[in-house]
Order: sequence, then C-alpha cells, then structure tokens
Amino acid sequence: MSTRSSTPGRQRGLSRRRIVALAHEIIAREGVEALSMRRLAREVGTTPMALYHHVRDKDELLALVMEAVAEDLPRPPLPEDPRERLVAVCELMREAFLQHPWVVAILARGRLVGPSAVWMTEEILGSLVACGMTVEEAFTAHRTIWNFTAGDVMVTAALRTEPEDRSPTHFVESQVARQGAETLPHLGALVGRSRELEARYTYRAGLEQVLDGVLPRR
Amino acid sequence: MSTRSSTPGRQRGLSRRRIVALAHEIIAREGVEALSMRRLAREVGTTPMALYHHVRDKDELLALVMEAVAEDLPRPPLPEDPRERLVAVCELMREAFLQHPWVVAILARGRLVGPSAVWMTEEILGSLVACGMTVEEAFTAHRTIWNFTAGDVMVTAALRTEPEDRSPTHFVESQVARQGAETLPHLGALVGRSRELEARYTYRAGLEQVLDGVLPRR
DNA sequence: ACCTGAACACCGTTCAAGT
DNA sequence: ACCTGAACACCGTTCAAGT
Repeated sequence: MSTRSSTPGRQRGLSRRRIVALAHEIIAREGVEALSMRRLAREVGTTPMALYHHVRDKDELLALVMEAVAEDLPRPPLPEDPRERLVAVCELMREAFLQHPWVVAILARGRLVGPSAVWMTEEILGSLVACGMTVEEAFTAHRTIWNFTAGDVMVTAALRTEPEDRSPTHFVESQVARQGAETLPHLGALVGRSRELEARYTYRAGLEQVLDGVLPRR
Repeated sequence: MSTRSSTPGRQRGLSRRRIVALAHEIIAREGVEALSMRRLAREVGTTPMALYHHVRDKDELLALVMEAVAEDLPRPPLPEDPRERLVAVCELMREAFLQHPWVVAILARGRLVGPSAVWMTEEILGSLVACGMTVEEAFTAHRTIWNFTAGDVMVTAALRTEPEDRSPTHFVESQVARQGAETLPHLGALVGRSRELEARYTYRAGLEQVLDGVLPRR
C-alpha cells in the first residue's frame, strides 16, 4: 500500500486512489446522482478528461468506489451457533447497504459484488451448511435470503429519503379514502395504524421468519 | 373514455393520453433510460416545452406511465384456498414487474404504488387473514413477502439484461479463482455448478419457503 | 505518460413571448 | 389555453493536440 512515499507530503498529482476517494466523498455527502465526471474533475482541480487517464469510464469508477467501501467494512467476531451466525452476517450486510444505499442501485444494474465482500457470501453459505444443508441447498437458500435483504434495503432506503413529502397522508389512508373501505376491507381495517405498524417492522424479525421457512426443521 | 371523438380521426393535438402512451412505448421498446423529455417531444412532433403544459415534470410523467401500466394488468380469477390465492397473486405481481422492470427502480426511489395496483395489496392481506392471521400480523407478513418479491425482481431483471458480458466466468468461479478455495471452501464447492443452480432457482419455490416461515403453523 | 481544449451529442427546466 | 425559441446550467465521452 505505502511502498514509495515514506514522506507524509501531499501527493499533488492525480491518481486512482485520490480520484476514487474523492468520488466516494461526494457520493457519501450528496448521493450517487451528485457524482459526475465533470463535477469530480472540478473538485479535484483538473479537466474532466484527465480522469479518463486513470479510470476507463464512470461505470468503472463506481465499481472502484464500491470496492473501496467493501474494503472498509467491519468484520467483527461472529457467534458460534450457525443460525445466530447467519443472522449476524445478514444484519452486518444490511447495515452496510443501508449506510451506502446507492450500492443497491448499482448492484441492481447487474454489477457483481466485489472481492472484498465475498467473505459474507462464504459465511452465509457456511452457516447454512452448518445448519444441516447441502451446498446446493445452501446456494438456493442464499438466493432467497439475498432477495429478502435486497428488497428490505430498497424499501427501507426509500422510506428514509422520502419522509412522506409527496403523500402527507400515508399510502393506506389515501388509497382507502380514494377507493372506499368496501372494496378494500383489509386495508380499511389498517387505517390510522399503518404508520405505526410500519415503524415497528424490523429486518431482524422478518429474517427470522424467512429462516424458519428456509432452514431444515430441527 | 371515448366521450367526444366518435370519429376514428387521429387526434392531432397534444394530450396527456397521447404523451403518456408514447412515453410508455419508448420505455417498453428501449428502457427508462431512453426516455427523455426532448426525445419524447421530437417523437411526438413538438418542442420539449409543449409537454410541460400537460405534465408537471418528468417525475409526474413516469408516475402516469406506471399508472397506465397498472390499469392494463390482467386480473384473472384466483384460487379459493387462501395460500394458493396468495401464491397466485404474488406470481402475478412478480410477472407484472418483470414485464416492466423499470417500475422497480421508480418504486425504489420512494414512489408509492398507484390506485390501479392496490387490489393486489388488498388481496394479499385478505389471503393472509384467511390463513389465520390478524390484520396487524398480515401487514407485517405483507412487508416480508414484498421485500422478497422486490429483491427477486431486482436480481432476476439484472441477470436478464446482463448476460455475463462483463464476467465471462461466473461470479463464483472468478472469485474462487482470485482468492483460492482455502479461504472460500463453500463457494469453492460450487465451482462449475453455480450457473446451473442459479438457472434452477424459481421465485415460486423461494416464495413457498418464505410462506412456510411467515404463515401460522397448520 | 499524463494532461488540455474544443467539440459532439445530449439532458431537465425556466422564462418571456407569441397566437 | 396552448405552444415556441432562446437560454441556463448541466451531462459522458471522443479526438487531436500539447508537454
């Protein structure tokens, strides 16, 4: 990592590291949509085209930022019990995504998770096998757990950034008001409580239920 | 719907309907990222600004297209048995999203599902209650099912649009090749079979497992 | 090898003006 | 009421040229 610069002197020229670090900073402060090659160039003090000498295109830059984020992820000791370990890794994974919600959008566009994050996949597969599954079953179970987690992150991130500013009354209430409680009896029964119930929902509880369905019966 | 134009003569002027229909067409043919106000104006034969007389902004236009899609959704008769009904609605929902994968990205940005699609939510809640849950439990279970479904659509859509063109060897294979089978024993055990296993995964099977965990024990 | 300048082909949206 | 033209403040990227 620090092979040639023993002096703490600021590295003035461009470099992949500096570009990726600043890109990360912009994204962290203002979201992915705020990152543009031109803006990044301005902030780093060059022309847009200088950047293209260090990264192939914007897509590669985003992948590099993702990888940098994954490298900094904490890797605390995990519980011995396989199911507890499973839950712990999944919660770490969800936490990581919620701290960097833009990653989900990139993953959704077909990117694959980078080398620095595979240990999570390995850990999940390992825990599933330790719960009594074959590797093949574990592969399938992993996909189900990942689907659930990705969806939860998507929904939770959306709820956080959009504090009802376009629907002052909540979804349930406005739909029931529009269509009447006769056609929507069950939604109707939730009027007034949906917000509270939604706030009470936890990833952990949902995950436990998913695991109840996925893991072999004890 | 057809109140004033009994003649089949083409409606020449602009109108919300025409704008929304053409926007939908562009998205269907080339994806959301192909839709721009300027492109739409060109194709409809006006200036970009003429559009703003019929829709507030691009966001509203997208919401209108979403609503138009929801209106055209099939609503076939559903099974009597509550669990079967649940599965049927969820599969309809998933099918609908896979046919219009761009909707997921918009929903992810905080948009709420429009009036023409609420019947699905109502049907899911109703089936859950018919399975023996309270409305409150049904609300929570709905969120878990929705998380799973949204995630599955995201992953499936990504796999379809990106037929490995940036990773000729599959994820598992390339990661194991890079990091070695000692650090990734379980991923290592899947080398050569991941592609096939992935192709074998079905939403239906995953959903059944999720339901096993979510529904009250029979 | 690394960087610059000008250009190409785009964006969403505002604002003042026309009929 | 409905539409136009010009403008503002942006994009990602290519290409030829400079040091």
